[in-house]
Amino acid sequence: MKNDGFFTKVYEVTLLIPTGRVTTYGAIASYIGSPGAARMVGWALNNCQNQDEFIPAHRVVNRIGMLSGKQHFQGRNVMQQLLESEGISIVDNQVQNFEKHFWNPNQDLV
DNA sequence: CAGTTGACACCGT
DNA sequence: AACGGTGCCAACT
Repeated sequence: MKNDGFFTKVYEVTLLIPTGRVTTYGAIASYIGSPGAARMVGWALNNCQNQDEFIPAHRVVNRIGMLSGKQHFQGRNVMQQLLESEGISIVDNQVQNFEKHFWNPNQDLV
């Protein structure tokens, strides 16, 4: 798995996100050991579509809980549909009760 | 090898 | 408080 390195880490964490929960790019970046590389996370998720495995990238949003990456999904509101399907309310491309649904990867370590 | 990119985050105005 | 510009790190071309 070191072949992909950073990318794989992002995928791993993204896959670890519990259903009905969401996280931020910065949280993932910090978890993998590169705080500030939030932009990298976005790029990894962008390539995630190239991965054979499905990555729940819809559970990853920016720090304000906005579906910034929604545009990159195949469909228009696919990202929102998936989140709503998991019990998360989305309004204006923003996650309602974001803090409530927020899941910190570091918290899983404890 | 060097430059540019990228689904962000933070600081300054 | 809201908006804009800059900074980060790693991968891609």
